[in-house]
Amino acid sequence: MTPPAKSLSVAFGATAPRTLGAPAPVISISELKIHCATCSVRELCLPVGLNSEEVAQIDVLVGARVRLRKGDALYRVGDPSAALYAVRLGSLKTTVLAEDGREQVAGYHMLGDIIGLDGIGSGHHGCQAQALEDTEVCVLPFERLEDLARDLPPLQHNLHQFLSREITRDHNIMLLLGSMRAEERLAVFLLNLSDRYRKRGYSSTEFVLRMTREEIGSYVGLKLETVSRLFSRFQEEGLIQVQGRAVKLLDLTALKRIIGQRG
Amino acid sequence: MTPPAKSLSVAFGATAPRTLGAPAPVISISELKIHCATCSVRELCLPVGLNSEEVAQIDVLVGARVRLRKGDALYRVGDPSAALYAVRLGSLKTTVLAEDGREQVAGYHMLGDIIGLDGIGSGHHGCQAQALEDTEVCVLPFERLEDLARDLPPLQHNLHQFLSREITRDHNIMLLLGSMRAEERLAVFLLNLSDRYRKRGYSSTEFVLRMTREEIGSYVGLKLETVSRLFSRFQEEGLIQVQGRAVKLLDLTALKRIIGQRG
DNA sequence: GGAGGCCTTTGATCTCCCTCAACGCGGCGT
DNA sequence: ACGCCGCGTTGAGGGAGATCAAAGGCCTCC
Repeated sequence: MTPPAKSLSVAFGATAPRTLGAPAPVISISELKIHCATCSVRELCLPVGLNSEEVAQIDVLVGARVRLRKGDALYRVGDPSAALYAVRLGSLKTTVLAEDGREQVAGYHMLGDIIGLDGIGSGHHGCQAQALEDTEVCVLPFERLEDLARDLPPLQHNLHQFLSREITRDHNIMLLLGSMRAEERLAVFLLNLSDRYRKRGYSSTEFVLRMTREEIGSYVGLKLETVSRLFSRFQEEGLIQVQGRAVKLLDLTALKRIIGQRG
Repeated sequence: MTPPAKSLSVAFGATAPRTLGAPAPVISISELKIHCATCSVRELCLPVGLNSEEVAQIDVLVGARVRLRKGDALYRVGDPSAALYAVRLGSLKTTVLAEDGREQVAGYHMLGDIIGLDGIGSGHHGCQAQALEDTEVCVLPFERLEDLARDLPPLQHNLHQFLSREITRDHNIMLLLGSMRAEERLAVFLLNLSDRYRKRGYSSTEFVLRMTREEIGSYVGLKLETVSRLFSRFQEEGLIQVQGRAVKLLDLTALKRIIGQRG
């Protein structure tokens, strides 16, 4: 079991310890003059495809930005949910909790990703979001987002796309968890990361993992030892090169070939 | 592997064989004078909480209703996606396909459920929906639904709720697939069905499964033999009574106790 | 009503991954 | 600088569930 997450602390703000169920503190850091129009990930994020006038309206809506340090929780299970969050910098994991405390990583989120989509339905978060490194997110108050979406059809459509894509993504993880062998799971995991880094303009073959072996294992339904062993084996076979969290994918074709092999 | 699904056939209409990728035929059966206002599941479905005037507007939007016979596919992977579907009668399964043909059941859907939510993002379906028995669904053309949602905030909110709840549901399945033992999985499956039947006014302790052991197994990440063995064991232990697909839950408390037990 | 096919059950064996264990590394705080 | 703790690696052994196999039941379709 992982130790309880450190309390959320906000840039320039005092660090206040958080208890489970307390709403996430939201501190405006408008001094930084961050705007969607100049944001490096606007083409991946909610404003994708919108014209500058429309983007400006989203900008007004983004009331605050929150900074998290490694380990900080953006929200926890049961927290009231009133906003979506766009990842501006860094990365997070979302985890679902079983009644007995078991933790399942439900997703890893990086630049431009929108998180908090699961909280809209019930009004409170069904999972926990925690920073894997120093991270910054934009807060999108959901009610105001709904209001704006009624005026801006392209925004409405983007919102639906993000929700829908999250469902598709989850279905693919279910396929992975339900019917893939260990080596397939890890290959899918690596290729998925590779693809997402590529889309963001980073190297698709060389990156640093932001999560532990245990967290990877939780995500793909394996134990940490199995993940470690597989990394070693992939390396022996010349598929990848691993040194701790630094990973280099040496043979993408071979990795892709692993997926869908039965025996 | 399961044989290819039989072709979709529509009430009163000629049966046309369908090939993969062909759009789902949609035939208006307005002769039946079915309306949301008088629909038995309107309190579970998209119109939940709306006033009669608003419901009437949704009614206009529902252009067609489709009947499916057991085994018929409502849509398949890759089909263009232009609508959501509300289950009016019967039940369906949705399945995700791996590249090598492996099939993973992603969900079972009954009265009042909305399906097709995964297709909005990409414009084509990422999974296949197939009737488990004679089934009828309402077709909700998505563009018109988006238009109407802009005029009716409550509808907009309901739509978001359905999308969000699907995400929460998927997260819970990921938790199940990623970290639960076989007996836990089956207990969760049975209790989940029980709950959904109860919400729909049916018995929560006595029902007939609409799917095979293999389909159950696919959903919860087990082989059909394991599912069968567990049913037998649950019966021996007095938790349930099974006879083929007829199931009676005898001890809900004990079933719930199984969940979250480590050893 | 009979035949065939699909579904289900149950047994025997196997295997992949988990569990337990030990050790080494590296970063962080004192 | 040292010690500590979290993280990662590797080995040995075990077990939960998969796989292989066979037989019986039930439903559907001639």
